[in-house]
Amino acid sequence: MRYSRQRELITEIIKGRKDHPTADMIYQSARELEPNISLGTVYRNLKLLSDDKVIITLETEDKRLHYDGDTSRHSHFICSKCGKIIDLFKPSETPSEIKEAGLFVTGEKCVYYGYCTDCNN
Amino acid sequence: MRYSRQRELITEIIKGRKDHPTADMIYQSARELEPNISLGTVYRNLKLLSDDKVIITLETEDKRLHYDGDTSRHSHFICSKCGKIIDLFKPSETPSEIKEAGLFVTGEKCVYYGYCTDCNN
DNA sequence: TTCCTTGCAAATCGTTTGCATAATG
DNA sequence: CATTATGCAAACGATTTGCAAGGAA
Repeated sequence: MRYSRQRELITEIIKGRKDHPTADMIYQSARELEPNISLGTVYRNLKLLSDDKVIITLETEDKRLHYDGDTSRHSHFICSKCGKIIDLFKPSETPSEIKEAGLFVTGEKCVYYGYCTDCNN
Repeated sequence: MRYSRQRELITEIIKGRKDHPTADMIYQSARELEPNISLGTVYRNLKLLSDDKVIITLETEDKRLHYDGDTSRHSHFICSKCGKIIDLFKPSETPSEIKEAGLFVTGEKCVYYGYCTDCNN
């Protein structure tokens, strides 16, 4: 893969934040440093980066892909009211049923839904 | 909610199968008994049914919503090659971190990715 | 020079929605 | 009769893609 200033910027943006931005949020952020960057380029690079497992995607109920620069094994909690995504760094163990069934696991995406402390009042 | 033949049919279809069909698959199936049913009606009712928690939605990497008539607590395994979705009826327990953080959980969606026994050869 | 990457805009595709008509209670 | 649900088709919104021009190796 050839170097590109845009891809490097996009990678830095995702790796540098702890929220879980959508493509458009990353695009907005990228435009601050690279005003001519296009949304297509952002999407193209996000695809490349997630294919290469440099970043992770999160499919949520809001119908937009969220991106996560942290590729370590962890789960997520999503507030159904404010949409905030909270990292859970102590994920539960993989169901024993999986190896019992002879399935080969390459990854997992556990999302818990509910209300965060701010919204549960 | 008023009765409709179409909604009843859609509910029966989802409850009657053990795979995790997309809206279009349900539409194709529904047309066999109700040839004039429209895709819009299928989508409208799927939304109603999932809002009422009569069925469950599964957001997957294939960018289409999958529907599940089984609303009991369970997880899923998705084969990255053939796309098959396998139910895991012994889900792992909710991370302790959640209650420690004071979060209020209403639901969970745990998806494991990998290769099924057919595709791992 | 080769060919990967970009910006731009048009296209794609799953899903939603407006509207006139049909069906339910 | 009052309203909700439908079929149809158009609209939507997130994401993808074709293409000509720019940049990396």
